[in-house]
Amino acid sequence: MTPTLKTIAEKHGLSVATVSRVLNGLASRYRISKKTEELVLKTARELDYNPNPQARSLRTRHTNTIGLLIPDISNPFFATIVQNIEREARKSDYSIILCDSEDETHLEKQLLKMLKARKVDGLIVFPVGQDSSHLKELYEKGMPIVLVDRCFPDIHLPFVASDNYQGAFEAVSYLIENGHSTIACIQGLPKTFPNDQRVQGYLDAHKKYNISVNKSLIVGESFGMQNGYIETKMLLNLDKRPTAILALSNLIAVGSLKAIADEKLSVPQDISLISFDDQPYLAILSTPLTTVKQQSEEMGKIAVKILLNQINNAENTNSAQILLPTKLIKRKSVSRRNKKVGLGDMN
Amino acid sequence: MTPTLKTIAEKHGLSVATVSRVLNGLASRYRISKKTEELVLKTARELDYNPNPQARSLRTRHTNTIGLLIPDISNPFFATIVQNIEREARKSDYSIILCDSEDETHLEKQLLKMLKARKVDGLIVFPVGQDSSHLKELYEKGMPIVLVDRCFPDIHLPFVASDNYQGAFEAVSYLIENGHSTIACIQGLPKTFPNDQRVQGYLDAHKKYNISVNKSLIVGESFGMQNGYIETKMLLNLDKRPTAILALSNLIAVGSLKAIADEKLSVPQDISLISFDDQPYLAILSTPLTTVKQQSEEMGKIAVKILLNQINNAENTNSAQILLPTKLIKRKSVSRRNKKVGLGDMN
DNA sequence: TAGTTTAGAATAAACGTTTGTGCATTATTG
DNA sequence: CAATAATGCACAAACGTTTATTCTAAACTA
Repeated sequence: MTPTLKTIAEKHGLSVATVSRVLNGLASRYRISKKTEELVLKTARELDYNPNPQARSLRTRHTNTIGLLIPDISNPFFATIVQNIEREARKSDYSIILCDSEDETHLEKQLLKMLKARKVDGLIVFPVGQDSSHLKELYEKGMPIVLVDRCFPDIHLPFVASDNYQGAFEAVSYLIENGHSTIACIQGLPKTFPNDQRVQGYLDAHKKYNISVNKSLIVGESFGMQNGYIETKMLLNLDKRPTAILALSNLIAVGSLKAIADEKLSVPQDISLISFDDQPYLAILSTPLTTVKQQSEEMGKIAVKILLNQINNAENTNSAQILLPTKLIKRKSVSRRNKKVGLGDMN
Repeated sequence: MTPTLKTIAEKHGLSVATVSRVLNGLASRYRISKKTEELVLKTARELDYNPNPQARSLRTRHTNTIGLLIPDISNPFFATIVQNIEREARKSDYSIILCDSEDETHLEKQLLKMLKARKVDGLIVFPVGQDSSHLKELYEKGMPIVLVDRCFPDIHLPFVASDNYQGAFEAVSYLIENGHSTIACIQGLPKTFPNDQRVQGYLDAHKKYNISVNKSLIVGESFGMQNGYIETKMLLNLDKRPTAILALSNLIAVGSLKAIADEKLSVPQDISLISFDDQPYLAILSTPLTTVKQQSEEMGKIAVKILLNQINNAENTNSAQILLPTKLIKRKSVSRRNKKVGLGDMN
C-alpha cells in the first residue's frame, strides 16, 4: 500500500540503490543521469513517498528521536520548557518521546532503560532527585545527555539551569533593602541543586548586609503546595514571626498564600512574599506577587542545542554547563518597612 | 556491543530463530526443549538483551508508539490530560511522541503527516479548530484515532470530551437561582465543539427559567487570556452592565479577573464570575472562583483505552463517543441577588 | 584497432527481527 | 524390522533501507 523504494524502482526499471541515492541527494556523486534523477524525484513526489524510518534506523543506527524525562508535566514550569524543547527539536527533524517520572527515582531509572532500549539518539533529563549514578553511567557509555533544571555540578554532565544562587541572592537583597531582617525561607527538596543554590543565595545575601540568619527560619522539604501551606502555618505562629517569606517554588508560594489567607492575614501588609518561577496568574492575584523569573524558553532551546551538539560531534567534546540569569519581577507583594538598611540598589 | 539474537544464538550454537521463539514465549509451541529454553532465557538475562525495536517494527509493522497532538502543552488543562495519557499508555508498553500544534491548523496537518510517516500505531489528537477533513481522511485510511476535548460529532470519529453542555447549563442555572438575570458569556473559539456546546447550555438554562437572553452579551472569540481581558473591559462599560459573567475557559477567567480589578471592581460584590476548568490556584485567589471542573484524569485514561481498542481490534468496530460529566465547584465568586428565581435546586 | 577511460547504473550485503517450512534424528508402532 | 510419528531444531525469506563494490556498454585514446 504505502510506496517504498522498490515501488519507485520497478516503475522505471531501476534498482532500489539508484532510487535511494537520488532521494538522498547523492545523484551526482554516483553519476546518475539528470534524466533518471528527475524521473525518480517526480514519481516520489507523485506517490508521496516517505522513507520507512524503522528500516532506515536499522541501517543508519540513529532514530532522529530524543527521550525527554520530566518529573511532572502538569507543572507549568516544566511544561513551558518542554514546549520549547519540542519546537526546537522539530526544527532539526527530531521527535520527542515524552516520559513522566512522577518524581520517583525508581521510575526514572526504569524509563531511562526503556528509552535506551528504544534507541533514542539522546536524552534530555530533568533529574528527580539526588542520585545521578545511573545518568553518569549512561553518559559514560556514550549516550548523549543533557540535564535541565536539577543538575549535578560535581558529576561532570552537561547541563542547563537557572542561576538559582543569583536569583535568591537578589530576591533576599531586595527584601533586606526594604527593611526586612527576619526572613523565612521555605525550601524545596533539600540536597537538590536548585534548592541548595537558592538557599546559599539566601544565606549570602544576609552575610552581605551583616544580618545574622536564624537557621530555624529555613524550613520545608518539598517543592509542592502542601509543603508551602504547612510550613507557612507554622511560621505564622512563631513567637517572633518573620516579616517576609522567600518561597523556593511557585507551588510553595501558592500554599503559602493559602495559609496566610487562612490566618486572616494579608500580603504585603502583614507579611511580604517572594516566589520562584513566574506564572501568568501570579500577576493577577489580589496582590500581584513579586517573583524570581526564570528563562524557561531559553532553557528549552539551549538544552536541545547542547544535546544535538553531542549527537553530531560523536566525540563528547566540551560538556557545556550553562547557568541562565534570572530576573526579579517586582510587583506588589513586598512592603517597605521602617528600619531600612543601606548599601543602595543592587542593580 | 549491544547483544542481539545472534549473540545469544552463537553462544550456544543455536539458530536465531530458536532464540527468538524462546524469547517470545513460543518455546513449547515450536517444540523447543526445556533445557534450551532455560539456557536462552538465562543468557538473555545475563547479557541484558533487549530486542531492537526498529528491526522488530520492520517485521511486525507496528511500533508500540502513539502520536500525541496538543495545541498548547504549557496550558495546565492540556498538560494534566497528557500526563494521564502517558501513564496509561506506558502500562501497555506504548510510548508517546509529543507534538505541539501551537493552535495552528497548518502545523497540525504537517505534524500529522510526520507522525504518520513515523509509523505511529495510533493518534490522540486535540484538534486545533474547525477543520477536520484531514483527520477524517486519515481515519478512513485505517489509522486509529481518538479525538479529545475538541470534537466533531457530525463527523463520525471516536472521541472523549466533557459534557460541556451540561457544565454550562448547571453553571448558568446556578447563577439564575442566585438571582442573576443579565449574564454575560465570554466565548472561546466559535464553531468549536466545546465552545458551542457551552454556549448552547448557557442558552438553554435561560430558556428553562424563561429568561430572555440578550445575544449581545455573548461575546469573545478565543480561549486566551487577552480575549477575557478585552471583552470584560467592554462588558463593564455597558449601559446595562451584566451582574455575572460565565467565562468559557480558565484563561478567559484570568483575563476577566484582571479587567475587573483594573476597573476597581470586585468579585462577587460588583460582579459574579464562573469559569471553566478547575486549576489549583483558582481556589486560593482573593475570592476563590466557582468553576466548572472537568475530569482531566479520566479523559486521558479513556482516550488511551479507546485508542488501544482500535489498535487491537483491527476492525474499527464501535467508534466510541464519550461525554464525561462535569462538576460545578461552588466557591465564593457568585453573589446572591435579591430577585431570586424559583424552580429549586438542580441537583 | 586494441586498450583505457568514463558514464550509468546493477548487485549484494548488512542492519536485527519474525515466521513459514523443512530436515535430521530418535522414538513408537504394527 | 520397516514404516510412521514425534522431537528439536535449522534454514531461509522477508521487512525497507543504505552503501561498498562490481559490471557493462559506450566513448575515448594512442
